[in-house]
Amino acid sequence: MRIAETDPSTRSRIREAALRLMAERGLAGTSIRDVAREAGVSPGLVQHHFHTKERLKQEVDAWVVEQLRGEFESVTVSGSMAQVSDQFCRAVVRFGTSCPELPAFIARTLLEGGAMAEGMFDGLVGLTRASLELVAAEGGLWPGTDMVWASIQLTMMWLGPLLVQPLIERHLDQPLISDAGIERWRLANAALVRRGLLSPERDAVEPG
Amino acid sequence: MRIAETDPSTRSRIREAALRLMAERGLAGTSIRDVAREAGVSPGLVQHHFHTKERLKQEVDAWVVEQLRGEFESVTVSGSMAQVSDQFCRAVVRFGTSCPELPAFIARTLLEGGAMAEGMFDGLVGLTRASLELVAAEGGLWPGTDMVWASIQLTMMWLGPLLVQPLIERHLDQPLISDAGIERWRLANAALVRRGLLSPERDAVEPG
DNA sequence: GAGCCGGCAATACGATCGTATAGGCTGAGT
DNA sequence: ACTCAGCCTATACGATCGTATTGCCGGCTC
Repeated sequence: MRIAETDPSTRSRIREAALRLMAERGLAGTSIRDVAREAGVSPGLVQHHFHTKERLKQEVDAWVVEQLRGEFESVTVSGSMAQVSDQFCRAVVRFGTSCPELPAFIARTLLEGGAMAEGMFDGLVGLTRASLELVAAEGGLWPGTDMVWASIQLTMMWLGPLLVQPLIERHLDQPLISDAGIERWRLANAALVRRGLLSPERDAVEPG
Repeated sequence: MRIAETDPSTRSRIREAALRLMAERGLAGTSIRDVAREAGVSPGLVQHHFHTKERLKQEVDAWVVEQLRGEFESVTVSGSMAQVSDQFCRAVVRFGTSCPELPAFIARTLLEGGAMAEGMFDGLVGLTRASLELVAAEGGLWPGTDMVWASIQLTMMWLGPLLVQPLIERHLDQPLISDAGIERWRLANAALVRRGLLSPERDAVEPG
């Protein structure tokens, strides 16, 4: 599912260049001439393949959604939460390594709002929600858990750091999207989900 | 610390209009003429007060940082984590209600990167880190806790939903930035920090 | 009351934007 | 061998961009 070399056509090169620049500078900050220069072609060719800037943006969006769907459709909501979390983990690392610009692009998409953002976000929340429902059915959740917020929390645990990846990596001694980086991330998330941050003694000492 | 009426000068109106549009469309998507129209003045006046678009952006940035500093300098890192969380809560609600466009603007700032983004993010992480250190000194944290990731998690618990506020509100039956919305948010965060999502029985049944 | 200064609008200019159009090159089909 | 479709470049046009310049107007000082 690598993006390079699988389709070396000029059209794909243009789309990839557009994705790269749009992730970095946003749609308004990316001109067709910029895309052409980045792809090493003439500006006219860009509009030969994608007639307007809007259509180019739509094709980039569609490609990103396809990547997202491809990586996360393998995440089956079954088994323990640890297993689901592990699948999520692998999906995230596949997703992030397939194209380094994807997290930034998605961050912009989510920020921009619109149907695509809602589809992405609701899809992720729905996935974690379904996973939580399974655990809840076996009595694995605390009674009285706010399922809506719990789903959001679980989603943001994975999505949040991805959105501000460069800022977070300044606090880590390794890339976030790497085997070691993801593992450390996963361990922290697992610890938080399993037992929170405060140790039980704290509860007794400080009920406030 | 309201933004309107405290300084009704034309210059401030222009700055507020710029903040609004830049939060919504980004810097590249906001022209000086747009700002002027939004503020109800002539484009020439915008560059009379702020000589260039870059300077205008800088002043908007500075104002936002000032608001951030003003709201969060009252958060003293002392007392229980619940108290700190409560202070955070109040700061967030003050911050979000003082100017509804601020979260989106900050989201763009963090996404864009740069010194301002790093200053903001590191400041927040540092604040939560200090709070965690205090709790840790009293033995309130689980042994072996990854302090770096715990700080990030705690920060993202409050920052994350703010960044994707419109997407999250679609799953809630109330505005996120409201007394009831914030309280529900705070309860979910408190529960997660205190005990995680999984109940202890789950631990025994499923150690994976 | 003359002079002046700062808030404000209007206009102009060069650059760059998105888009339209026309032309050149190449390879496959007949 | 000729044609023709498709990839690609080049050029052009109108709109809009950021910015510079000019001038109007009201309130201030001396």
